[in-house]
Amino acid sequence: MTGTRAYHHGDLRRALLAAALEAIEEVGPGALSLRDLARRAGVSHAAPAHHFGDKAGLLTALAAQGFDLLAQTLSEARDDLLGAGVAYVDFAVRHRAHFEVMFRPELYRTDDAEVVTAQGRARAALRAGVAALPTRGTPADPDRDSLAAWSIAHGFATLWLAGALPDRVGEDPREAARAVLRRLVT
Amino acid sequence: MTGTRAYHHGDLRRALLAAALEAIEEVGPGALSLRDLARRAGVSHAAPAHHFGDKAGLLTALAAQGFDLLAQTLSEARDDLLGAGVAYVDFAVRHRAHFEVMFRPELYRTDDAEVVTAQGRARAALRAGVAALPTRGTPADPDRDSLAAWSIAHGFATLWLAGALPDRVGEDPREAARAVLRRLVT
DNA sequence: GATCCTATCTTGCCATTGACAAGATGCCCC
DNA sequence: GGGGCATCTTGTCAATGGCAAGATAGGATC
Repeated sequence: MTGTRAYHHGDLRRALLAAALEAIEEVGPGALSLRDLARRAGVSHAAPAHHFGDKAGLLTALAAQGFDLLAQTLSEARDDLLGAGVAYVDFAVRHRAHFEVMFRPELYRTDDAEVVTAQGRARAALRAGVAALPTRGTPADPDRDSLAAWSIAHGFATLWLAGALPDRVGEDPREAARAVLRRLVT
Repeated sequence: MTGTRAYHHGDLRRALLAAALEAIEEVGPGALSLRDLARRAGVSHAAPAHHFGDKAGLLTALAAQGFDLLAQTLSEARDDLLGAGVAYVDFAVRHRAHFEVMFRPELYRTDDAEVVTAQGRARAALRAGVAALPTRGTPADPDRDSLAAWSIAHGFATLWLAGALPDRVGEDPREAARAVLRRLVT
């Protein structure tokens, strides 16, 4: 049941997804090898195909999982721009593998049903989180506002993950993100 | 000289880089195949190795080229946040292949000398472009300001390229970017 | 003008990978 | 206890990246 079973592995699908997350953290989603995952799980090289069809199938499952996780994370965050933005960046750093797959549509099937619904959940949570920026002068436009908030959080997260930011931003992504996001909210 | 010559191709290095840009626009940098490039250029499958060593070598050359191009683009843009930001997004869309390689450090050698100097140029142009945001109340912090500007432009560009933005943002990346960036500058 | 010399490109090869086909294994349910 | 089915294995193929060894050309040197 819970254990690591023999021949009929018992939980191979979950084991492969977990192994995939590990592998992606090490080499990135592009260099992911199904055969390597099979080795990590101790099964034959063709076993993954049964559960996911092909590599895109596996990454599709990961993407759906990732969007669900993001939706959950955002809905638990503080209900303002700063809280949601920091939570977004934190998610990207802590769930790097998921995040990197989610925003690389060429790697998976974006029209997959589970992906689409999970994406919808994440999108809704995002909009609820950033609510509305305090607007000055210009008439409020919630669409533009949430787009701006999403952009700055996503950009910071992406640059952080790419290692493109100067050392001076420090070691703590949450703290650094808060300082940057504050520029939008002040 | 200019033409497409036989055996000793004459301009193979350049031809391969051009072919790589084409191929990356079609299938992304991850699915790039050296053998496919060789076929496009009409040479044998091992010819690229002579000029670039390996795949990472070719992508390193592309990354350096990309950072130089970005530096040039930014230095020609209007000298405020809106102008620089729009130019940044426009660069990402028009030079998608370069842009996608530049911010995927696992694909190339980030410690390459040409890459490092080109990166420096781009960084300087970026800082000059965003200059300083108008600050209200809080004491000015140019580092944080330019980081915020970079983040929002980079985030918007990345989301645009990933096709993650809702249809409602429209077809023109420059116009859409301007609307979003204005939230930071207003 | 002949000869070397080196950058450039080719041919041949090997290990790895993704994908597919066919077969083996074990569990569940009647 | 026997059929049926999901699960996993073995075997194979084409494509790829990378390496080694060789062929070719174009210029430099004498």
